[in-house]
Amino acid sequence: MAVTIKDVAHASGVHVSTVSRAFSAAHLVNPETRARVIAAANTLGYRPNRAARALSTRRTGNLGLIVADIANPFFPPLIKAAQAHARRSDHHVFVADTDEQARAEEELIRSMATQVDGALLVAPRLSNRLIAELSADVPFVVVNRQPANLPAVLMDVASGARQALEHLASLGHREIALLTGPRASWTNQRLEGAATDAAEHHGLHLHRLGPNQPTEEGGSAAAPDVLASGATAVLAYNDLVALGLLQELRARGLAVPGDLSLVGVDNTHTARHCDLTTIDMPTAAAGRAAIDLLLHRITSEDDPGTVTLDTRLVVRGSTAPPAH
Amino acid sequence: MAVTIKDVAHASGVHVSTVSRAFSAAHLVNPETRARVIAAANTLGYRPNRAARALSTRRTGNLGLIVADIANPFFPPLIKAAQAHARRSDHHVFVADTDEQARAEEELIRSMATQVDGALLVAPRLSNRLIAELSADVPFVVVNRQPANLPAVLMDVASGARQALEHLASLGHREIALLTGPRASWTNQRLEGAATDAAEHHGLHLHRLGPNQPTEEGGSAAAPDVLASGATAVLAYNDLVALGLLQELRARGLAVPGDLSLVGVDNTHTARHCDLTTIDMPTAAAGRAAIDLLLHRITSEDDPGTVTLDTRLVVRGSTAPPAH
DNA sequence: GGGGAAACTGCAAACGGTTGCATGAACATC
DNA sequence: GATGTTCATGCAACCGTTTGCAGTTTCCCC
Repeated sequence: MAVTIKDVAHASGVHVSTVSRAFSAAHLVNPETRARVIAAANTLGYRPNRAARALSTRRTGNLGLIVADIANPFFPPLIKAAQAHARRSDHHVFVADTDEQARAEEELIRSMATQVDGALLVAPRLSNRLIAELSADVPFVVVNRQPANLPAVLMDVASGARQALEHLASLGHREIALLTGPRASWTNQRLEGAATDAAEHHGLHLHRLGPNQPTEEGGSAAAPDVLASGATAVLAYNDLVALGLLQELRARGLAVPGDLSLVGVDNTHTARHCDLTTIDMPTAAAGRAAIDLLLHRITSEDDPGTVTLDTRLVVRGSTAPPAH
Repeated sequence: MAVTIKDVAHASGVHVSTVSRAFSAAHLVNPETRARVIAAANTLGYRPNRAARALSTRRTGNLGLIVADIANPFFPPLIKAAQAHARRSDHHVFVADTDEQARAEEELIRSMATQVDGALLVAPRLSNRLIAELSADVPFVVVNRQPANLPAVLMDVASGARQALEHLASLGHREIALLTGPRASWTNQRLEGAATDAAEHHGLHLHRLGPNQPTEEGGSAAAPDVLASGATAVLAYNDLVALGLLQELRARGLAVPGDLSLVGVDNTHTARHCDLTTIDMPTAAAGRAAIDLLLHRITSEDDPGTVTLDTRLVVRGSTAPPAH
């Protein structure tokens, strides 16, 4: 059905190997011959068969991109940027969703292993041991996590967290609640560490509340604890949590930022529209950087190391001086 | 490096063809032999090579999913649902983003053609002629568009639009602005048609304004025309347009829903948080339905027809009776 | 106990490319 | 003019799996 290298060879009167070389090793074939081959290929509409090529070269030209939840607004900008960047070096990207389950993640990686040259794991839930084990089969680059000996891209929330606490301190807040996220999350660990240090530095009292589910439900469920803590400002694990809390507070008749100031993390599309002060995560840049590392790792085998990207506070209308 | 069928054959003392059959045609091999083969495969960690399999079966087990803009919040729930659904029948999904450009879309399809068993085109920008031409190479299923002779899934905004106009009419609005989207958009055509009919039915005056860019910028840019039209309520092409307009109106000191009522389309995550009345699009259901049609089309070759899904109005806080 | 069907299994040719090696021509070198 | 290079191309094996065909064994039935 489809036109193959053999058809092109026949049409241009050369051997298949010459056609192959005309495409993948131009310098090995006479320019005139090559022109004839290319011309024939074009009129026939020849497209190399990737599967066949993969079989002999052991390169599929495909990458895997594995995220916890495609519909979580944190991920799409990263996916978009990574995909677009991969296309520039003629790679296709499998995108898959683990639904936040480590089990699904492992199975996904295993099932993709024979089909990709490498994979991007974004905030994986897998144990370090398992990641190390699987990385024997497929080159990995990890985003927002730092397993030993694997190239990684980190969006370091610490810089943004420092700015956030400084911002709150300068508004006059003294009692700050920190809504923590999943224990295993690297971002959560950095956030907690940086917030603790910055609180001490500015003489603030930090109420750690959590761990919370990294969802709207997690945010609204945290409302009672937040109110009980006596905090006048809240730094939430991410925008979803912040927005869930926001909704719950408003439902209880409280004003934001009047009664309580609120800071999120991620700077999602929704945060922009809800006028939420938040810490911007460079998701698109991270996606591109991760693809760069991955392609480097694939072609040159050595560890390209770690890239750390800074974050910054975006001040909007959900923060103001405390009430009384 | 990797474990192949040959290793398994050797380990279990049978020919490679028997190993192959043990996996893909169980009934052709003696249960005991099969058990031995499976056991050997498991201890060796054998995983079939998809590329090799694709070469002889002409089935890759891969699907393509092509959308205009991954980061547009309309798409991720569809992508997520489609991907998850495809996984259930052991298919992997390439996700690609055309950045709204027809040219990129065509090239993407061509480059994927040899690697996928079929593709989902969501709201494609391509001409009908080109879609027909390309569909000779790859089985397509189209979402929110209706080219002749291709299976399609349609999220029919008409039902929701009728509910929206009825809602606005019952609140007492008489002058309604419709912010139209891209001319070529099937959704836009349905929206315009349904709004026109419903306006007539309820005795409303409909001001068609557009076409507008289907983005926040499009929405904010439309503000002057909306105000000049004298409308007291607006139905926007999608949530992004509605939210862009909302922001611009508030920046001008106008109240929503006080001075102007606002209805969007899509029911994105952001609309939920911004308390925007909107028309819910069944994106996840559409993703699943589209995968079903595609798999049907791939395995049985005949046209599985068209699936139409209804939409419904979700009333929130951005609509209220007109001011005066 | 001979014939035939049924159940397994092996053989080998595909599938569509890539690539190391061999071949031959053209050309330069001494 | 014999020798050695370089360049361009052909030949054929190989990548890992599937599958039509043929061979072998077992079993059934008359």
